[in-house]
Formats: sequence, structure tokens, C-alpha cells
Amino acid sequence: MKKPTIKDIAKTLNISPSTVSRALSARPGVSDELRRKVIETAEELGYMKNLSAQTLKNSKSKIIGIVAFDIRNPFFLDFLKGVEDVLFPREYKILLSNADENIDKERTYLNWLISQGVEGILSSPISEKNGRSNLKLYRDFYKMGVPIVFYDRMFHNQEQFDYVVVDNQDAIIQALMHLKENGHENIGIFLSKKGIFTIEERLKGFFKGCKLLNIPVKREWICEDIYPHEKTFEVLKNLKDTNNLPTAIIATNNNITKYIVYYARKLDIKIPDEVSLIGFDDTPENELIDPPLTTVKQPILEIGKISSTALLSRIEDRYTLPMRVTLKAELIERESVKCIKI
Amino acid sequence: MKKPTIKDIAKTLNISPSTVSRALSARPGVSDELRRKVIETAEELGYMKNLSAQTLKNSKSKIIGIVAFDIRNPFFLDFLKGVEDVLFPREYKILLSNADENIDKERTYLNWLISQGVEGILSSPISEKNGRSNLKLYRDFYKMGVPIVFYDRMFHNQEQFDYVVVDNQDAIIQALMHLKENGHENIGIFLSKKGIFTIEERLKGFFKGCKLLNIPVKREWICEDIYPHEKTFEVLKNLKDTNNLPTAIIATNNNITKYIVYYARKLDIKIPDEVSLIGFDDTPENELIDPPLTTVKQPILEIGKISSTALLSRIEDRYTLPMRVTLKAELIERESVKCIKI
DNA sequence: CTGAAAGCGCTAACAG
DNA sequence: CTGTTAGCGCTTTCAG
Repeated sequence: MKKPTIKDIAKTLNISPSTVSRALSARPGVSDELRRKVIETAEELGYMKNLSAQTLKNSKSKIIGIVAFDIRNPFFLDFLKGVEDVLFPREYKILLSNADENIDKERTYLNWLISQGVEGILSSPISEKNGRSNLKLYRDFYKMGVPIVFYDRMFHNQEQFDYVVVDNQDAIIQALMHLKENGHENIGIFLSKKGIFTIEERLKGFFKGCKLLNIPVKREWICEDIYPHEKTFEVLKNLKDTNNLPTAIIATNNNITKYIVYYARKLDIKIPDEVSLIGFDDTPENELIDPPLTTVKQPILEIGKISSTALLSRIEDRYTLPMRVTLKAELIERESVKCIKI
Repeated sequence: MKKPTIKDIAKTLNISPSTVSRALSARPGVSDELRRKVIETAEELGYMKNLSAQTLKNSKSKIIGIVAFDIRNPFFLDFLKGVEDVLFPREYKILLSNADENIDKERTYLNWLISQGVEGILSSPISEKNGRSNLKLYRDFYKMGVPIVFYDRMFHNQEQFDYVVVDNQDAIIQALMHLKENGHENIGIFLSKKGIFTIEERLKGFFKGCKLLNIPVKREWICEDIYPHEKTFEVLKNLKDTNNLPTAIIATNNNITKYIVYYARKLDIKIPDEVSLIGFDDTPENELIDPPLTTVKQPILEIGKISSTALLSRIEDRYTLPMRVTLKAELIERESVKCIKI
């Protein structure tokens, strides 16, 4: 037996579908008496509104699309929670995509989202080493009037788009200042895949901060493209074998943080006695690791809340001014940085 | 300007909408020549198919709904990845819900999902201490013919439903055996909120295993309803103050695991020297914690893959036999269990 | 306050 | 191989 529709309710009550529609949508123009009866029989019949029909009719799906750069990243635990917190009370639903750091997959999902009729998109856009990205597609969507808010990542010089990101340069500068205060001048940085917006920014922040603080930059200590994680081992081992370890390392994402701890232990490099470490992304476990990790903490829940709030307001008012938010990261001091000031 | 539709393409080529539809859907009945032209002008016009219309027409949304018990649980990192891995190639999309351990929220989302026309639902059903749940609603859906696969959690004695869960009793028994082998007889267990399926099962496993292995059960060492996390502190402190610590503790989820480590450290209870610990849910950090944690590891990625595969096959064939899968957990031995055999 | 009719975009059945 | 027609379920005029 098929799902009952508005028509079935109309028929059982001998009224017209339009009246049923009005009654169920809480719109005016129906007597209280009738409305009550409609609602009642709707329940009896087990009626559930068909949102596809409604969407088709008034082109409002009450769905927003999320494009995740990689759904396995713990980033999404807090981010999704933040988004869901603001969406749920407003009855918006989430269509979840996972780009897996792959621009082709991202493109496929973006097209699906549009076809599905999402009212807006929350995206952390992928870009590859060679600079390839789906910027053109995002631009097309922008022209079509699809509200888009970038979170965590964005495109440079595309000021028409809304975004909510962290000040990644400042985040690294904070880390550098902390290291400098603790007497470190020989500082390395481990970066994951090239091309990723946040990683590029963190590297820029490193250069900027070193200049600012008068910290010498040494080519071998800028370890780029640390991926997959075994590369962490190679690089660390090489640095150790050549007796060329910096006194401190800054990690630039949670995964690298984790693997530096892991492989340093295997290589018998003592943290923080031999090398100090500042982690990136404060997963709850960072406090429990040995040693508890001094970490740059991003306000991820906030990114979720703010970006989704921004998206909703743009959905409601397409012609509002660009919303560009840059949040500050925070340095959580624990025990992985040793003071070596003389 | 509105989004172009199939009609617009038809008009510019002076053909009928149905031909365009056939051409774009790769169905037979169109000359190659025409098909080529259709596809071409579709691209020129920036046509994107309207899935709401398609769904309305053939009641196939190519969307499945996921109900998460609590989206902040790291469980969902691997689970969602597993699901997405199987869904993406088959062009199914994910509508994500977050029940937040709240049956009312779960119910709201379930109704949304149905209204949205999802073709199936992957759910970890919530149940409260008092036994309340949305079982009735799930039953209604079952009657309506909506495919449902439960993952991680399920209902007892509801054998009509498909499910993919872990053998939680066995998981705890494995932990007990390991402890017994290492000479432990005074064993405590820390459980989170009452009523949760997995937690109840783990407690049952504890009783069963103790009986099996001839381990005495002591009331004060069965610490239930550890929530919120500060409760971990209270309980541990009390046990310590009364000089009543067991020699080993089994944690029953990742959060409790984490907080036992955390508060044990605060209370200066040495793991594993004073108390051995077996954690539950193997987050990658468990290896980095001090000490590296012996942990019960659930095959979460598999749960995602298998449950979504099961769901898709039920969507394709509604009348197949029930699919009930129980996966085994695995004990990862590290260094948080001390051998105290004399 | 209620009903009739048209249409959102797409597809499937039937004709030609 | 292509076109015509009708209809999926809902809402929104416009009449009454």
C-alpha cells in the first residue's frame, strides 16, 4: 500500500486537497474546526508530507550541502556538531559529501548537491599541488545565486565569497613566539600535502614569524609534503642521523602531530628533552599523550556554528554584503616545549 | 534567470522534452547524433537535472538517511567513511542526522528522513534508562516497507530488523580473559549512561565472563552511569580514598577510557602499576598515551561498509531474508595491563 | 472559509 | 527514432 497523500486525506473528509494543504501547513484560511479534523485524520492515515513535491513546487528544499575535505579528519566531529546545532532548530537538513582531498570527487558531489536542490553549500574547497581546483565551478554556482560559505579553507583573491577560516599565519606565529620565549632558535616545521590552503598559510606564517622574531630559517627544517605518514619517519630519521635535529618542531595538523610523537618515540628522540614539539589541532587526547602536548587549538565548533549561521542568513538574504570571518587560534601550553634559555 | 530545464533544451533544439529526457538519461531510443546534440546544448545552457522532480516522478531519491547517536563520537569518523566508501560509487547520497542520545530528536529526524523520501535508513537507535525508545516508530517504518539497518545498536527480540553490531559481550570477555591471564581477579568496570544497548551488553558480558572465569564480582567495582565525565573523578577518588581500588579496570567506551587515564593521573593513581586499564574503542591516540593503552578495538570501518552494503541490497530487494551480522572485536595489547601473577 | 485548476520538472506509456 | 499526454504530490492563484 502506498503512502497516503494530501489527496487521501481530502477524500476521506470530502474536502479539497488545497484545504488540506492549508490546514497542515498552518496557514490561515481554514476554520479551526476543520483544521483539527484534518490534522486528526492525517495522523490516523499515517500521512507524512512529501518534501520532494514541496521542493519541486516552491524550490525550497530546506537542505544544505556540506563538502568535507576528508571526513576522517577529527575536525569534522566538532565542525558537524557546530553546524547541526544551528541547523536543527531551523529545520534544515544536512546532505553530507566527502571530497577525500580529491577535486574530481569534490566536483561530482558539488553537482549532486546542486541537482538535489540544496539551498546553500558549506565547503572546504580542495586544491591540488599543481594549483588545480574547482574554483570555476564555485564561480558558476555563485553566478547562479547558490549561497556558498567556505569554511577552514578558501580561495585567495575571491572576495565575492563568504568564508569562515582561522588565522593560520597568526597561529604559527603564536607558536614561534612561544618557542622563542623558551629560548628556541632552531625551529623546524612539518607540513602535510602541498597545495592545501591551510598548510600554505601556515608555512607563510612560519616565514613571516621567523622574520618578525629574527629566527634563522633553515631549508632542511622546512619539511614539506609529509604524506603518507611514513614520510614523517624518514624525515625524522634523516635529521637525526645527520645530527641535524632542530631544537623544536611545529606540526601543522593533527595527523602530523600524532606521527611525530609516534616516530620520535621509535627513533628514541626524546620530547621535549631533545626536541620540543608544538602540535596542531587540539584533539582531547593531546592532554593524555606522553608528554602532554603544547598545541595550537582551532575553534572548530565555532567555525561550524558561524559558517552555518552565515549560510542561513545568506539563504534568507542573497544580496547582503560578503561575510568574511577570520577567527584566532589559541595556544594551549602543556609540557612538550622545554625551556632552553641559558 | 532561472535554472534551465529539460524544456529549455527541447525548445532550443526544437525537439520534445521526452527525447531530451531519454537522451540525458542514457536510455535507448535516441539517435546517437541527436543525443550528442542534446548533451552538448545541455552543457551550453548549464543544465543540471532537478532531482526533486525525478524523485517525485519515480519515487527513487538515491538518498539514504543516517541517524547518528551522537555525532561527536569518534566512532563516526570511521563509520561515515565506511558508509561513504560504498555509497559514493553507487551514487547514493547521505542525509545526516544527529540524535544526540535524545529519543525526541531521533524521532524528529526519522520523520524528516521519511518525508524527504530516503530510500533507506542506517540507524543506531537510542534508548533511555527508563526503557523508552522509538521502537514503535521503527516498526511503523518497517510496515511501510522502508528498509532499515541498525548499526552499533539494535533492539532485542526484534528479529525482523537487519543489523550489524559488534559482539559486545565477547569483547568484554576477551578483556577479562586477558586480565585473568595476567593475574587479575579484582576487576572493576566503568560504564557510561544506563540504557544504551552497547553498554548494557558490555555489562552482561562482564557478568558472564566473571562467571565463566571464576572471577569474583564486587558490587562497588561495577561503576554504572558514569556521566558526565566528572563522575569518573568522583568514583575513582572514592575508590582510592576508601582503599578499595581494584587491580584492573575495564572501560566501556572511548570517552570513559580517556577520562580514566586523565583523572587517574590527577589522583596520582599509577597505570598500570597501581591499576591496570583496558580501554574501549581504539582511537589512534591510544598508542601514544602514557602508557600506551591495551584496548578493545571495534571494526568500525567494517560496520560502516557492511551495514551500508546490507542496506543497499535491501533497497534493491525488499523481500530478502533478514541480514544479521555480529562482528568480533579484537583486543590490542599494549602496556596498560600489568602482569601481577605470583 | 473552501474549491477548482494550473503547474513545478521529469518520465513512462502510448502513438506515430 | 521521436512526439504527445498524463501525472507524481504539493501549493498557489483565482473564484465562489
